[in-house]
Amino acid sequence: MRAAIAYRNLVAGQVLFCQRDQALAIFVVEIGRFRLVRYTSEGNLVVLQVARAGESFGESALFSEVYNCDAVAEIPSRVIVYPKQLLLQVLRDQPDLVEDFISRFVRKSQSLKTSLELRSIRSARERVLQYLLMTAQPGETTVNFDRPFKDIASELGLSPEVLYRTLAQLERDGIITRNRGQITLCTPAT
Amino acid sequence: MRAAIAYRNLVAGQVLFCQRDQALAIFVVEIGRFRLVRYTSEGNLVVLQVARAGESFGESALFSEVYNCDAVAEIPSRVIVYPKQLLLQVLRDQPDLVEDFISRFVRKSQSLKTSLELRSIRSARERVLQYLLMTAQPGETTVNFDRPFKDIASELGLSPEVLYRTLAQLERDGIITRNRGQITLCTPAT
DNA sequence: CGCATAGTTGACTACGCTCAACCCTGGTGG
DNA sequence: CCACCAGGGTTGAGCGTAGTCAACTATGCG
Repeated sequence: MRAAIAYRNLVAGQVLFCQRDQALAIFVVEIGRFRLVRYTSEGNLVVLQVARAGESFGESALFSEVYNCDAVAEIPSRVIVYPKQLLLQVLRDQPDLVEDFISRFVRKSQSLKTSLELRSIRSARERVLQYLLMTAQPGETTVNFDRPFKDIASELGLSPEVLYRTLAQLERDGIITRNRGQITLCTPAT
Repeated sequence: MRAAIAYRNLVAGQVLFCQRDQALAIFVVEIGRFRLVRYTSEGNLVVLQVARAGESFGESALFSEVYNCDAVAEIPSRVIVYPKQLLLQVLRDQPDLVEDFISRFVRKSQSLKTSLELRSIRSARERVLQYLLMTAQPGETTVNFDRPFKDIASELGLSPEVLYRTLAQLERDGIITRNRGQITLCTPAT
């Protein structure tokens, strides 16, 4: 993966590519954070992936002429650009990289499956709890949010108001405690 | 992919593997149909994938010790079994197969993303319409269901009752017509 | 010192879920 | 050939809860 290194810098909110743009490259986040989203026919937005440093996105480009979602930098970011032809070439030439590449896919599929599982929990309370349990490091009981609740809400498929309310209720019930976007679970994991 | 062909036959409803089973192989559907599901903490079931003839599943096994969902045959089925070590070996030895293998992943990710997009449409009516538009072949306006509405409903994340009602309403409104599990859209695609 | 944006809460509405009853079909056995 | 049964399909009534709108506060940031 160390061939033809091209970079791109983006400011917060800047769009790297849009759905239906011609798909020429896939990307790896060097610094910053990207959100990959789609818009439903009703204008609702769906968060498909949040890519942090070291993670890749846009692989759908490999076998498609166009991207199938929007990629937007949530904060000032820099990506490494891998033109897709080149990437396919590298994979052919260096089979030892294939496994690593595939494992990226598997992990990303896992993450999509997890999102799907989360979304199928109706109850906001349970959904939020499950999300907290999942995002907390194993053994840890504290989750640190580096981005606004608003964004968390849309990732969870909840309206921000419902997320606030639910968090407030969980705190009232003594299930969690909050200070400055940091949430700690008070009950041992079920 | 033509090495060490082992088969397994299953009757309708039979379970091929369960979540947390040791992951030894990945599978390709030869004949029949499989449903890959998880159960949420509340006991709700989430359909992660429906694998038909020619499609593969269980790839999460490649880099994990255990499966992360249940695989169950919906109808009498036969799968080809690819032990995962062997598959990794083959990919190392025959780089020309890599591209095909990766493209499978990409397609499956697409499908997961599509499910996620569907789920984030609140309105049952719009969700069902979108589903019909998506599953209809391009240029076609007829969708043929080879399995009970009950299953479609769970794939859509709706209760069966709501699906029935919605379909009835769409028919009353002249948007679709139905006969024997075959649905045709009356409006030109938006 | 504003202005924009995130966070927070209240009240109301809408809609999907649940439960329950019922119909219809295909299959099975006497 | 009919009686029965099981499962999917279909519809009604009522409830719970997440969404929405609205108002307000808190927090940066120029």
